[in-house]
Order: sequence, then C-alpha cells, then structure tokens
Amino acid sequence: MKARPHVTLEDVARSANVSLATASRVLNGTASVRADLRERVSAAAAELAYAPNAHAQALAGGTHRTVGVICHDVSDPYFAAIAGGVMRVATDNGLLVMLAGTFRDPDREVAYVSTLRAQRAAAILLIGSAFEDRAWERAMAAELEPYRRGGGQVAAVSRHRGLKIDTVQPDNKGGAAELAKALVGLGHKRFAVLAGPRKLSTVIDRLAGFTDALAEHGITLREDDVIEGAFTRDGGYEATKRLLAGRKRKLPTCLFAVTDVMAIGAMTALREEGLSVPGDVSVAGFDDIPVVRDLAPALTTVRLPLEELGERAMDLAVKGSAGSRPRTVRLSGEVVLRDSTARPRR
Amino acid sequence: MKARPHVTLEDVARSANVSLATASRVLNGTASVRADLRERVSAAAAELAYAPNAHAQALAGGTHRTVGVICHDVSDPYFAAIAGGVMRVATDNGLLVMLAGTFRDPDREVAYVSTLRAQRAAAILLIGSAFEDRAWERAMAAELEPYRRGGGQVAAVSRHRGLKIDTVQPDNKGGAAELAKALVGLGHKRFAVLAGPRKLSTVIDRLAGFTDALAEHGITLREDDVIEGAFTRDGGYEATKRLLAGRKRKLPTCLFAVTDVMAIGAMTALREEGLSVPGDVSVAGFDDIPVVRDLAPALTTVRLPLEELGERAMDLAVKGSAGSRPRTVRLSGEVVLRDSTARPRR
DNA sequence: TGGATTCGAGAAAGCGCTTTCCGAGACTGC
DNA sequence: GCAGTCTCGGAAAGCGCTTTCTCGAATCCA
Repeated sequence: MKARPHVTLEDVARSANVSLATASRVLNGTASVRADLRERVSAAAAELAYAPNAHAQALAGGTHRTVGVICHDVSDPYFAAIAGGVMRVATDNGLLVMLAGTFRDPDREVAYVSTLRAQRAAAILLIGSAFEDRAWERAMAAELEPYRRGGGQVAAVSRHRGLKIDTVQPDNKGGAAELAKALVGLGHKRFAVLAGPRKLSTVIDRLAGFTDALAEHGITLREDDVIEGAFTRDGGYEATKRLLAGRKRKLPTCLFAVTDVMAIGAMTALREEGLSVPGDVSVAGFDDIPVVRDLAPALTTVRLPLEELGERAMDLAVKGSAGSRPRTVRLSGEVVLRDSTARPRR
Repeated sequence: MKARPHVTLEDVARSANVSLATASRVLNGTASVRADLRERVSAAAAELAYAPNAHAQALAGGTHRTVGVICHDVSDPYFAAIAGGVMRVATDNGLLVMLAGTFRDPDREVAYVSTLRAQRAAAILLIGSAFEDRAWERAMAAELEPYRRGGGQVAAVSRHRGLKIDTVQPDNKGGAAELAKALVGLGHKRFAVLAGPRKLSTVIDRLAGFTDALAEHGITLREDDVIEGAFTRDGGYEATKRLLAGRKRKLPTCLFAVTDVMAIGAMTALREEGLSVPGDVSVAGFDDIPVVRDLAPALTTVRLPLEELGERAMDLAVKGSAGSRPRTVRLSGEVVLRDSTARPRR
C-alpha cells in the first residue's frame, strides 16, 4: 500500500455530505450544529480515522499547544527531575512538550531556540545554567527578543540575569553557605571543592556562597583547593582522582561537590582509593537528586525542590507575564545532613 | 509593546524589494539567485530577525523535521538513558525531538500518539513496555495504522509483538536466564523476585527467563516468592519491606529485582532493616543504569546497551521500513557481577 | 546580427484548516 | 398572514510558505 495522502477535513465533510465549515464546527465544538449533521460528521471522522493537521490548524490561527524545553542533558538526573515537574504541569494544561538536549553546546542551544521559534511554540523553557559568555548571550537575546515580541513566553530555571526573562531561582548561594556552615559546625576545617566549569553561573554562585561562608568562619579556600571538572559523574570522579594524586599527605577532611552528580563520582573515586566516607573524608553534594538518599552512605546535600523548580517555571510560562519586568521566583534549598558527613577524625 | 504579528516571508521580500518566490529561494537555497538579490534578501531577513513559520512550511509540503518519543517517565534513569541515545541520533539527523511522558497511563499514551499524528511527526518512537491489554492494543493500533498509512514511521524499544512495528528488543528472557545461572553458580538456592506489574511485557519476559533457568537447576520459585510492586524505586522499596515483614524466618539468600531502579529501593529497604548486602542477602538487578556502579556495594545486574537501544530505534525510524514485515533488532544483555552478590553464607 | 537557448525572477496555485460573512429557512409576534 | 428575528449551514477569504509555470532578458552560436 503506497503512502497515500492524509485524510483531510474535506474528505470528512464530503463523506458526511456537509460543508467544510460545518465539519470544522462539529469537530471543534465551536458552534451549535443540528444534531443529525453533528452525528454524521462524527461518524465520518471516526470511520476515516481522521486526524486534523495540526500545522494547518496552527496556520489558520488556531492554538499552539506545544512548549519547548531546553536542557543540557536529558539523562542527567537533575534535569530529569526538573523535566518531570515541567511535564506534569504541561500535561495538566494540555500542552505537548518538546524536550531538547543540547549536550552542553551553546550553539546548539541557540539553534534550538530558533527552531522552537519557527514552530511557534507557545513557550520556551530554559533549564539549567546559562553560559557566562558575552557572544552567546547576544546570540540568545537575538533569538529570544523577537520570539517574545511575537507573543512567545519564555521562562528559565537557574539562569543569571543577563537575559531579562522570568526565572525560577534556586538559592544556590544561600544553600551553599548554609551547607558550609553546617560542615564547619561538624568541626571541619580543611575543605576541597569539586567545581564545574566556571562559565556556568550555578557553579559560580555555589562556589561563592560556600567560600564566603567559610571565610566568615576564618577558613580560607586556596585556589588549589578548588578542582575543576566536567559537570558530570565522570567529571567528579576524575577531579577527585586528580585531587588525591596531587597531595596524598594533607587530605582535606571534607569534600564539597557543587553537584550531587559529581559527588557520586567523587565517592566512587574515594572508595577506589581505599578511603572511607565519612571515616576518612566527608562528602557533601548539592541538589538532592532522588538517588542520593539510596547511596551508602547516603549523601549529605542541599535539597532543592527539583520538581517544583520545573513546575514553577512552567507556571510562569503558562501564566504569561503581565508587566514587562522579568519576574523571579526564589526557591530556597535546605541542608540535609546524611551519613556521608561526620565529625572529622583528624 | 504589543504582541505584534510575526515577521513573515512577505515582509522580508517587500523589504528586500523582491518577490516572495525569490525570497523563499534565497532562504532555502533551492535555486540560484543573482548575487545582489541574494545579498539583499539575506540582509533583510537578518535585519528583521525573520524566522520562517514551520507550520506554514510543513503545510506547504515542506519537510517534517520532528519526531515524537513516548516513554513512561522522563525521570526514570532507564528511559533517560535510552532517550539520550535517541536524541543523539535525532540531532545528527537534524530532527527535533518531542518527548512525552505518560506517567504510565495507557490512555495518555494513546492520546499522545494521536497528537503526534496531528503534528505530522516524521516518526513516533515508543519506549518501554507495552501494556498487555486487548483494548489498549486496539486503540493504539487504530492510531498507529492510519499514521503509517500516511507515511509515518514507527519504531519501538522493548515492545511485544502485538502491534506489528519495528522493534529493538533487548533480550530480557535470555538475560534473566543468564543472570539466574550466574546466581545459582554462586551457590544460591533460595530466591525471591521483585516483579513489576504483570501487565508489562518486560516483567513477564524477565520473570519467565529467570524462573525457567532456575527450574533447569531444579529450583522452583513459589508463587509467594514473587512480590509485585510498582515499577519504581519506591515500588522496590515497599515490596522488599513487605517481603521482610512476611517472613522474618526463612529469608531468601538472593533477591532479584526485575529492574535496577527497583533494586535500588530494595537495597535501601534491606539496609534499613539491618540486613547487609551481600552478607545477609545478595541483590541483583537488570538494565545497568549508569548509577548502579556507583552504589556501595555496586549492583550486580544485566547490562543492557541503553543508549544503543535508543539509537537503534531512532535508526529504524530514520531509515524507514522497506518491506512490510516489521523488523526486529535484538540486542543481548550481559551479566555483570559486582559486589552486591556473593556466595551465600547460609 | 538574428534566432535558439538558458537562466532567473515573478505570478499564482495550492497545502488543510478556521472563521467571518451571508443568505435561506424556521420562527415569533401583532 | 406578513414583517421582523433568529438559527444554522455554506461560500470564501485568508494563515505563511513552497513550487510549478510563465515569460522576459541575457547569452550563445552560426
């Protein structure tokens, strides 16, 4: 059987012996139509397995029921959790979600926005850290601005204020500071930090919060106490190995990974090196992705309401922005002390 | 500034002082256009920040560069990993992915297919277990059949043969059998299985493979050795608690969870009950989702090439099916023995 | 230099749908 | 019984784009 043309509204109308207008009205419930005609149209549509052409509908001025979500990597639990929240709200609003993964390529991110703009998506959600990069920011703004002018909604999770868009902001700085305080409270004095790329605003904020809080307690983080790695499990793993290789002697008593995902890699690296957590080294992360409570030892971290982050962002987009001032929803984190941290033995 | 109409090709053409046709040709590189005109059009398009209306393009017979992917839950690491593979291939082919989460609601799944059909998606990918349900199957077929007749591609990961579509099949049965053999080889004789809902074909296959292999070694799995739970971490957790509550006395020496995700919940439950893994009970899972190697103890499981599963499925869809016979790609799993299993002490 | 070819730009016909705008019946009220 | 209302179905005008089709102009060869 050849790929034959789609069934169109016209086919339905003809089969039901009514005009296009009537068929359209019946199928959309737009206006009242005599019962028998309505019946005939419905029957014909079912009979032919008619599916309206969404493109034509959109073109004809109908609704755009799809939203675009852009994140770095779908398989990162952090994004996955947020995406879960986004999808719930989207589903509740009858919206279809287009999820794009940029694999951390700034250009690809811009390209996706462009495509979404072409799709006339009802909204675009940017999930995850922005790149602290002038050129990128300009390119992004160049896409976003016309999109919004055309009526598109934009919202972001965890972005810096460079582009002026509605944002749901987890309190990275505050959370990291609280965590630092708690760790100092346990008696730790020598820290190391596993940081992601310094281009990401999330990294910057968490690092700053942590460092500042430490400073308040008279603890200085030296430059080589901060190891930079990729924002992934492997990044955490390798960074930790590097840390360990660098200075077997004066190990820190506590290791803070700016991300749970990195912390997971770190813990495995430590274990492989025969170091026990929290016996030899305490480890703390950030985000509280679902799996970390199931680790042994369970990971101390800063709990972020991940799903809610996604839900609120989607809310912002759905509600639309009244004023021109970008709105910001702040969601605070909460330190969760689990078994991966303890009083230092040294 | 009011939400003013979008910039259209006509605006660009007018601004560049050429006809629509010419503008279209320049922007698509469809035909050769005199250099100066080409220049003018490009400039005008850039100036106006023109973004073609993808709906209009699609309507006018252009290409449909979006594919739909339907899975149960984005935040499940299993799906996330597969989705990662799907996205990679999609990106390589210049396709945009619409990822839908059904939250395990059969009706929602059918509804999504319907929507994707309306979008004239180039392909629809079904990821995850099918529901073993007559009515559902009919409804699904009623959507899929006209979709394919209209030229749509359909492919699935891990589905049963009910609907006749191209499929990438992990060898659930074989993998489970191999695992069973390996566990018996370690000396285990008393097993318990944490199964998901029996409606899912994946559960059925893995259970069958495991049970049969056990039987070959003269070990019978009694009905109450199989505990059913939700196909999630919590499902595994609760099922394990139930198992433990039921019979403190005669504990199995080995626990097989049909899914890594469930195994994770199980291990936490065991730990909470003061049981050590693998000291008191060995635990094995299935899938080898990325995180399980980072657990302590690292989880014994059957490794499935998750990303490849997604890639191959997308491949099938991209390549299109020549014959009418549904193709099946079989991918086998591989038992990975890690620290969560050991010789039984009892 | 003239006629045959190319080449490239513009006009116009859809793609499948929604939505005014109209007009034809079916009513109402006096 | 007839003007005045009210319903409701149909014709037709787009929505923004791609793609023939057409035709004028530029190029070529003899």
